[in-house]
Amino acid sequence: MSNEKLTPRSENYSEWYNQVIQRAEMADYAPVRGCMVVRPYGWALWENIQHALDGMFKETGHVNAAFPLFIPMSFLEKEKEHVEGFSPELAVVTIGGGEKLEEPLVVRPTSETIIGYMYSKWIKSYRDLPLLINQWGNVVRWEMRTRLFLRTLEFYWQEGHTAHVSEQEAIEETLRMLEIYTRFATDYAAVPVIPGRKSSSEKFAGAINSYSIEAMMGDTKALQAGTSHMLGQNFAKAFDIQYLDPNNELQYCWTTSWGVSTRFIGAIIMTHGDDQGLIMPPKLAPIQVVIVPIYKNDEERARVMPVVENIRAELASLRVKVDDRSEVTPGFKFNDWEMRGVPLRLEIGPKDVEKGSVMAARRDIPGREGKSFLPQNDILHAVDELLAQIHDALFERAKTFRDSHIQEVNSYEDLVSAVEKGWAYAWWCGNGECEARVKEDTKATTRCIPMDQPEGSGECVVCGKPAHEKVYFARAY
RNA sequence: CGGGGUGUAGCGCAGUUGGCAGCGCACCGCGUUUGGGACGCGGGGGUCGGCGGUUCAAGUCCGCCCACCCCGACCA
Repeated sequence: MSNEKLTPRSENYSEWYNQVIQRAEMADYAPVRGCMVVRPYGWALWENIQHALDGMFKETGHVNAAFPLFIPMSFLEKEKEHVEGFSPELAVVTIGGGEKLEEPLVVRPTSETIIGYMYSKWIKSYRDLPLLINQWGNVVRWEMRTRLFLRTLEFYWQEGHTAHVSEQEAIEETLRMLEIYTRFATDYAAVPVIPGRKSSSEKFAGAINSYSIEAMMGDTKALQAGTSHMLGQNFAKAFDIQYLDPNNELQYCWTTSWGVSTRFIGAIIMTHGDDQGLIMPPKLAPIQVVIVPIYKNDEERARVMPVVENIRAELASLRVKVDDRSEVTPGFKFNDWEMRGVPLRLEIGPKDVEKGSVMAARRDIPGREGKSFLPQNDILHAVDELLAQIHDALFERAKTFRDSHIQEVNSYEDLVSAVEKGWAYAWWCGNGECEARVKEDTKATTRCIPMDQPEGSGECVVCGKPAHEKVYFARAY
């Protein structure tokens, strides 16, 4: 519960972010540096995210399984880029049961290696392919600087790992999952994202190509909200994932991996939140509708509560909370649920009992403008309608904000100033040195080379050489 | 690992020249309140980050250590 006003976003965005998470009881700091406790309200949001994504994975033929937390150190070392990328951030177990281990065990930072090892045992024939497995779990990466949800030592995610007969199939899978992530962000979280390909310096350690969905946060910084990797035959060769093709010839598989983590919660917070607190996208909100009964005394309470219960029953298909606390005032409850981002609030008092109405207040439109009377008859239909409108309005608002903070630039000077205020969209030759120079000068990195590319070609915004792709540059979380 | 900062009740903080450890919020009880953050009265809650030193006496002075935060380096 909270009693004071939040730090406004414009004053100190990081402070606002930390406060809103703690006051809305999404998460708390754990006793170990960089670790967090996901509190029930935060976990409820994660469960809704899981449910939505999991449904889409199942629809596309994926199944869930669980692989071990511990990975033999030697596994990581089998793929050169992979070990180079991850070794600085590994947590390693060297003692078990009081005895020094013969081989150190890595706490998984991601599971390509151990899953690759298992796949090599399971895959014998082209008839075993494609193999489409997902796992929901936690991973550990020993990060230097951490932030709740965005970067913690331990985080929760899903990681899909697939094996295919051909490069073409693997590419299709990689892009299919990128598309699913895009749809999830748009249709469920109301977070507009740009799907695209990562530059080679930004790609996953061990991948041929990485793709991501990139979202703009309320301070205009970019956040990678999901990734999908085409791993080529790198892991297949490192772990001998081979099959016999119809001609009885031994072939290496083509593999992919893709993931979305609890970081996405950070994306939701920073995309929709305002100075009053969180704003939950209706489809993922742990509580979609909060009902606040209004009464002055027992007599009024006796008249109001049956109507409240009736409305609750009508809305049984939704996630509804009745806030019947007697120790706090309605005004306090309004602020309290606004902090937690409940998309729709219904107030039901003596006047509503008489008139057969309820007062509805939209979280996305503060104050009187967001309030309207709904008839008690057919309340479910009216509430569904409002929730759908809130979803659309949140998406549109975020998209308008994002688009108004992206600047198309043709000169290096414009690029430098653009990334101070938002994102820059520019031609890039693809050379890592140009990328590095931008990072050196501005801290902005290439976020992605969007799938949607304009016609024609241009000159690299950094070096002026011919460029055939446009890229987003931005400062990122 | 470098630079800076902070450690006193759950949270935010005050604590003078060394002299009984406090305030606000939160929490518990009772009563009055309740359509935009109510109020009164009464309560509970402390290894002052840790260890050592100086002193009749240390939250306060000295030394060492630890933790956390910010900036940097680093970063699927």
